[in-house]
Amino acid sequence: MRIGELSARTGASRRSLRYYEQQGLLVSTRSPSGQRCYNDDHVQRVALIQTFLAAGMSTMSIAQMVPCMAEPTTAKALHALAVMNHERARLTSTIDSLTAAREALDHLIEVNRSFLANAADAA
Amino acid sequence: MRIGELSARTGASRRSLRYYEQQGLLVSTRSPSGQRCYNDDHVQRVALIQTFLAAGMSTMSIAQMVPCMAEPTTAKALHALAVMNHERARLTSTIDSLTAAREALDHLIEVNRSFLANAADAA
DNA sequence: CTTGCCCATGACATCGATGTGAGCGTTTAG
DNA sequence: CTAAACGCTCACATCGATGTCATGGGCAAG
Repeated sequence: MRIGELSARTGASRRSLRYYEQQGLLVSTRSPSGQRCYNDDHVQRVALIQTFLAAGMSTMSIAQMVPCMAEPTTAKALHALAVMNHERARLTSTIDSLTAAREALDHLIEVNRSFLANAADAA
Repeated sequence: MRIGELSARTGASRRSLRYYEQQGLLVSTRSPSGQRCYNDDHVQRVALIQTFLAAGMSTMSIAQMVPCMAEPTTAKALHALAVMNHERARLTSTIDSLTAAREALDHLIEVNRSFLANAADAA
């Protein structure tokens, strides 16, 4: 399939797909005229990229982690594993931050509800 | 206290504190010469702002939620409550995304470990 | 062949929180 | 009084993923 179809299937814009390739997250074969050709595996790969990007990872981290394009080497795998563990820790820490924020928010919501209840009583 | 001390106590840069004020997240009284004056309450408020910013909320959302500066009005409180519920849903959804990413990452880590184990066996 | 749609590359714009630096007043310690 | 340290405002820079536009080539149906 060409870029338009991959875009339609994944929801990633053509612009983004080209950017992923430029950043080394995605490899494509090219038709004789230079157009990018993809297969079903690429759909999966893009889905994974989207998952990671949505989690706030940088394209650089993703490029280091996902041995998508090249043959896996022991050295590469070791490096990838290091990055993965680092990113995993970051994810966990971010989840904790979000959870803390949500609790703070719940507290504010409570306070706000009380205020409104009191205002209603007074009226 | 002046801005330097608040900065030291909260870890937010002076630049950030002025920005928070400009965005309506923080109010300060001014000395006759125009310098910002803060008290202990401001330390708490900045901590809350930091919690929310770290969770990816925009200053605009925070400004709408936190009735920091002005007297609470019923209308304002209703609006704030709407924003809060919206932000809470966003937080929950983001937490879900992060959790999904972490699971995908765990899977990749597993695959990577297996590869390395096999490579070690082969050697 | 031509029209219409898809694709390629490259350049510039965007958003939001923060860094940084200039130029100038204020406060405080010696 | 003076110098150091701090504060004020304004303006410009930054980062990263993406949008958008310009210019030009590729391909299929009429």
